[in-house]
Amino acid sequence: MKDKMIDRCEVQCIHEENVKAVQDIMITDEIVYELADLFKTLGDSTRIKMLFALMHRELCVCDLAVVIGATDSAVSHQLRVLRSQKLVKFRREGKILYYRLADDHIRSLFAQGLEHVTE
Amino acid sequence: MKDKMIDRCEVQCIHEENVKAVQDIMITDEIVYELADLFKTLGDSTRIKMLFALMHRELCVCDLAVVIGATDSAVSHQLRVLRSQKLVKFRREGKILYYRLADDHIRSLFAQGLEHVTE
DNA sequence: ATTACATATGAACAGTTGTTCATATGTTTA
DNA sequence: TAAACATATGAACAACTGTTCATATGTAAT
Repeated sequence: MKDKMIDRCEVQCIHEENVKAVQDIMITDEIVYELADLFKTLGDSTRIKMLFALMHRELCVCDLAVVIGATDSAVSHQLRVLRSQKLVKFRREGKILYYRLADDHIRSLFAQGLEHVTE
Repeated sequence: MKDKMIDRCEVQCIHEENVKAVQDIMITDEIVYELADLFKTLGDSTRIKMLFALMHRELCVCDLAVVIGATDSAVSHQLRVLRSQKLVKFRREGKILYYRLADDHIRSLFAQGLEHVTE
């Protein structure tokens, strides 16, 4: 330990105390990745439209496709992504699947996002 | 107008009233893209770490690089992305640039995101 | 059972994104 | 003015992502 002083190029512009302070409270890598994945999922216009539509009422796959102007297939692929992030749930009625938002976090995230974007 | 009834394959499973209701309140394409870009920016682990670090105090580029374990160059590239989304600001002191969060929206977005992720 | 239909899935392809490496810019100190 | 240094930028490349098209699954009606 304490090997960082031996035989090294001198540090350049590092403010030791700032670096240490931030490292102490830094979020774990696991949470970083989960957060990044969540936001990555929200970072696509097709999925934004889908979630926005589902904020107002539950919809079946092909209604969703018509509403946002995309293929059934594309929507289905994206629904899988949204399911994997636990952003949507569905119920079955005959051969039709009705999707809805999984919880209210998305509403809050959208609200905050809109505030930033339409400042 | 009203040309949709002529010479078309019959619609398949569309619930007209649901589709119309949602189309009426659908967000504009412009806002969809801006929202998507915002979340896209938040959807990268390097940028998440950078923003999380900056939530706690302002930092110069190379401190930021050390804290998150990345190259100065990589950090600089990402700072440009964050600036373009108005997520960070900076002040100059000599040759050093100190970056900080642009406003408090990011805090709220992180808080909401964390709630979803660590439910 | 067979057909129709709503949805899901896999492969493939184009477009996008993040990092690296080399180099440029601009500020400070000698 | 020259050298040192903090940061920025451009090009190039690998990795990832979203769509399409073809096909599969599973449910309902005939």
